Amino acid sequence: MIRLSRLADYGVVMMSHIATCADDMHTAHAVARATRIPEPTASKILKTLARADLLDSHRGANGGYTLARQPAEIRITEVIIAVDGPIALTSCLDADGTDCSLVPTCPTRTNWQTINDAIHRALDEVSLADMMGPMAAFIPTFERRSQRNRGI
Amino acid sequence: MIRLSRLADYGVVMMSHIATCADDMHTAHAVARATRIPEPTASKILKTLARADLLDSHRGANGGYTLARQPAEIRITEVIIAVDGPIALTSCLDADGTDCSLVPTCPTRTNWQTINDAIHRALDEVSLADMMGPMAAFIPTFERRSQRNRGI
DNA sequence: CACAATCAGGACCGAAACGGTCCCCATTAA
DNA sequence: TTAATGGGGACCGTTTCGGTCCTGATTGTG
Repeated sequence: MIRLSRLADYGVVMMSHIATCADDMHTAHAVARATRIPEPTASKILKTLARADLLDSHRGANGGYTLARQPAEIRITEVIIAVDGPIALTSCLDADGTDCSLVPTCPTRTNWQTINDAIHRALDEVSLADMMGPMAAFIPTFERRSQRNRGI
Repeated sequence: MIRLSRLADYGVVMMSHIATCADDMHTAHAVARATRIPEPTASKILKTLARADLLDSHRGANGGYTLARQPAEIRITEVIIAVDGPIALTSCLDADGTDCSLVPTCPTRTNWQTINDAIHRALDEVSLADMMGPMAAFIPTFERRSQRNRGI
């Protein structure tokens, strides 16, 4: 149903990886190899994350990326928004509202904001640190994932 | 960021519309006209919703669709899943797990289930009846929508 | 100082998904 | 019998997404 783009997934994966060795410098090459994400793509996403102030970038030899904040201070939503952009939940107001302004019944149509708020509230509670929690708790999770029960 | 397909949006819109005159019979043609959704597309989605037992379909002359349950008994998630399918939040296990099984580090990679659960919990609280709530409460919502603050 | 390692920022491209249309069949009321 | 209707696909063009590549800009190192 609701879907996260693969790039956003990659973003979270890489952020998680960097967070496990916070304080260390991570080159795009190293992160790509560790996460098995194709290097050009990984590099592209890392740049995006740096532009969003979620990573600090260091140029030159011995350069690389470091976390801009502590893992607990980085919300998953920030990562996702950085990569995918704050794209609307519905397509109703995608570009410039032309769709909606043509449809005076639009405000009556749906109350997507209710849903937006609900999801936003839920996601705001998840930090990068939460994504690296103790493995033990994740084993049943992993089994469920293997059965592809991953729709929201 | 997280995005709902336009078809799923349409689905909710049409379900909401039908719910406002529950008990009435609604033809695909009428629903399409009322919601301004292109008729073939509307028809296609209605069929899908009927197959998912969210609508009852009645063939023949004077046929149409009716709500299968009361609006309060229909969760938004059901509508979305019916239209878009229970597609995974992440692309990690899309097809047959090939991606993930190749990556033994996968369970460590991320804890998407946490997010899945959070969103699922949030969405389960929203019923079709909630989407048709009193307009007054929605006016600020609408204004915000007009400013395109609709990302989650 | 020259060089090599990195990141920065686009341009570009192919494939897949998405939204949309159309067609023909089955069903049923008038 | 006929005219509404839904049922179920097949099909197709566009857009978006994921991915690659190239050309700088920056900076540590020998």
